Amino acid sequence: MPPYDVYSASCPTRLLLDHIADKWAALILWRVSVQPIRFNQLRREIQGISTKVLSQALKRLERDGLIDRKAFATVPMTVEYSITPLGLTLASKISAISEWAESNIEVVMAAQSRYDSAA
Amino acid sequence: MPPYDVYSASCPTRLLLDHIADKWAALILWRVSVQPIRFNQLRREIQGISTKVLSQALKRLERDGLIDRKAFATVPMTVEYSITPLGLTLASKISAISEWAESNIEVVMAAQSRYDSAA
DNA sequence: TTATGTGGTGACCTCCCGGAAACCACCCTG
DNA sequence: CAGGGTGGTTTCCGGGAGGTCACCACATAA
Repeated sequence: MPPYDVYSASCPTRLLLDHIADKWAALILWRVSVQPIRFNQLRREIQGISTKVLSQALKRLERDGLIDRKAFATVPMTVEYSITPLGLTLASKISAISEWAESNIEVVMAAQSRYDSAA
Repeated sequence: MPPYDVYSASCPTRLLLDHIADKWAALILWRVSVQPIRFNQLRREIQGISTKVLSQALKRLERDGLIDRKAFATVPMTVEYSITPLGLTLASKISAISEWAESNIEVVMAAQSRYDSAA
């Protein structure tokens, strides 16, 4: 087996890290891992994301095998996104980052104030 | 206590998530959490990062209270970066993402091939 | 006397991310 | 029939992120 190393610029893991160590990917994976969800519902829940960016992010996550996309020929057509078994193994880890942010934001903001006033 | 929510665009946690759910932040925090390290050594280990981007990222992580910067008046001057107790609680979670990438890259690449050939 | 190492900063330029809006297809409602 | 709403994709264009290069001050090495 080849020695995969995210610290090497040319290693494919670096590109993958760029996909998953990402604000939008974190929010999407977390939400989708809870329950399958449709495009515009997801868009409404992830406040501030544009349709284009959401569409691109979903496509990338689908390509990486982390989420499933099912299109139904209803009118208007509906598309449902769900987590894959592979995606689920990542979702638990990536959602821990968001949860950490929510738990520690006050400590971080205090640190920022200290840093800014020191300057 | 206010209800912090990363899914709200205006919540400060969203900004924090943008700082930490980041390729470079992940690589830096992981490496710095192992052992204190100097600027140029870090730059050499994280292949492909430029001095400018590394400098910016380090400053942001320091401002957020995740890493410590200690400058020594040696000649030439040396600067050492180390992990803070707060940063350590995040480093374990964020390094799990990089490790996941290294462990699952082959499955992901297989998924990508399948996706691309389907098109 | 050059070259190297150290930790950056600033200027310049380029490229790509992402926001806004158009667009498509179709149903419902007035 | 005309207009509005919904779900999802795609085009267009400006701004900001990020790469490259130069530079600083100084000591040691070649």
